[in-house]
Amino acid sequence: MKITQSLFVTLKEEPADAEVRSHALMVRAGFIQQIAAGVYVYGPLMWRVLRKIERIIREEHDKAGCQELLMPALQPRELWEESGRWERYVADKILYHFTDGRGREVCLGPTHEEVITKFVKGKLNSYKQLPQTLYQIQTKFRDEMRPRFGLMRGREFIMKDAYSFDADAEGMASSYAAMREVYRNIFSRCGVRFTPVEADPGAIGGAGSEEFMVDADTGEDAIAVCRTTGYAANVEKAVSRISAPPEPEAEVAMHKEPTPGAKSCEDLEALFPDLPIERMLKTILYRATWLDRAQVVAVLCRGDREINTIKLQNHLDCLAVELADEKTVKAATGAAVGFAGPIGLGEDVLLLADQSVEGVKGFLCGGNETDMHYLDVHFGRDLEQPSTQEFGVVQAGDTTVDGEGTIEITRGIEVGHIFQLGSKYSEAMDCRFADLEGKLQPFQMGCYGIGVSRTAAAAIEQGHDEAGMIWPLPIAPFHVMLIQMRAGDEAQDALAQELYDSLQEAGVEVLWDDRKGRPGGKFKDADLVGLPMRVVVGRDAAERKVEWKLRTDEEAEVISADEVLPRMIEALSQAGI
RNA sequence: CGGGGUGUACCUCAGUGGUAGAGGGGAAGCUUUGGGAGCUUCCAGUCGCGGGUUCGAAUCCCGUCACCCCGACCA
Repeated sequence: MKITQSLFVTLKEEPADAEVRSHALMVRAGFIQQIAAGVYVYGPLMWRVLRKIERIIREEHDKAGCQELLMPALQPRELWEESGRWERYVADKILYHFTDGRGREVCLGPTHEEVITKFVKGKLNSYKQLPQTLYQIQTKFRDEMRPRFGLMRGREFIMKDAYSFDADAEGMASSYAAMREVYRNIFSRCGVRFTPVEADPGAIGGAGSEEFMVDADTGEDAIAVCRTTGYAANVEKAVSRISAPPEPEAEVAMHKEPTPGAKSCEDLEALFPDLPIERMLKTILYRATWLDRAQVVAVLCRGDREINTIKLQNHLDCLAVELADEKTVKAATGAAVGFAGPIGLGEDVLLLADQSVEGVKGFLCGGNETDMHYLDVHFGRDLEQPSTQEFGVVQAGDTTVDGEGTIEITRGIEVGHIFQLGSKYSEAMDCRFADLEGKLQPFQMGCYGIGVSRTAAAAIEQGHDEAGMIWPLPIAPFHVMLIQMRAGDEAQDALAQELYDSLQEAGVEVLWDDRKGRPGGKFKDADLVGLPMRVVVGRDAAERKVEWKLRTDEEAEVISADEVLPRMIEALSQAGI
């Protein structure tokens, strides 16, 4: 492609509202343009990247025996009533839904479990037809409360979603395992560094799930990893062993003391410098809501630990958990926020405890009275120890559950998520097949997603420098930038044309900067767009000499024009293209 | 949804009540040609929208919409 014949427009200035590099660079390089919050045009160069990612996805899925199809984005409410998800998705305000011209309620699909289940119902009738995995690549719609970071979190985005159907749990597990390999292959081929992690299945439901995280410090997700044991989990899901609390020097009777203004552990540490934070117990009040009711929940937790509300929500099996507001706290404790404790809580408050409180003796806790705390409290002696669960957030330095290693916290961008759904949707939607004995059984399903547009953004987040993007060869919009220093110079025109033709003929994708411009601008644009290879046809064109440089190289090398093609073929074959 | 911020040319922004501005960009020309060169001329705006105050509003007031950030939330 010649630049003079294409829509190639770059900006010198950074967009003011771009917070992350991938967003800023994509806007500057003309890859995307925002149309509304979280809604973008994918320009010609961006679309080439997306199509390459899609192609890798298709090849790997097809190789694994999956079949591509295309489902509608527009979906009727009734379908979502069948699975029971309409209420939850509407309550979460994530669903784009509206009433059409004839009064029918519809939504724009945020995901397609309902449609796929409806589709296979009556088509997959026998165990003999199983297993099957179907997939599509399609635009998804989610009314994110806060779209951000360019393509990282949009309200409309391109996703690959796949669904597997098996006769039993073992079959599902093996479909799932196969898909895990497909995912590893896809992200490896895309040329991004990634970490598969254990994950919380969230609203999709089901038993097991794993996320594929592109390693990036700017990622929205925190990951707990252990270099020794290989453990890797999203912190939403991660579990760990924590250090034992220090023992009190002497057993003292419980007593209440004034702690004016001390609402946080920090305040209390200042007030009681001799009391280690591990012997302070926080009592955090939440408001949990179900479809038909709400409940105030108090969770005890060691002072140096945090509560993971996802684990709490899963334990309570409720729709939402949010921090209790001031009014609720006052009603439950009779005190201002910051003085809640397990002793003398309101009758209707459900008291739970994180496992971090186990073995803590002689601790401090809120007095349920403004400006008062209890000290030297002992479970068993002063109050009964509530049953404990793991509700805590894993922290750097914790020990892995097997005791073999230490946990670090890193960050990543979630580009893929795979789930073992089980029969959640097939049961709800009465989607069954006949087994060996002719009995009707619900399918065991799995579902598997890849954020296609997000993967492109993540690749930039991982590959860029001051000057611009640095694309991995397999998903770069073009393989090589051919820069001609002076358009109109006879020798350069001829050599550039010759190289352009021969490379194209060999299947190398060339972007030829044939503009009548000054060299500086061309170099800047080449760096910004970040094609992996660069060839400069300049002053030595008459001697058939050109400059060769990889985007990641510091210095260019002068080589014969005849060496260009072999070098590129070599680079492409190394990248598996 | 709570808190904060911003809306002025295609882009980045300046402009505290008195004729609408700069830089980038685009067009034309001269000079220049290995890391965003210089000069000249030109193009480009219902100052987000609606109301109000005023002789006069981009500027002050009220409302509204959009976008951005923090938080909550999130396959």
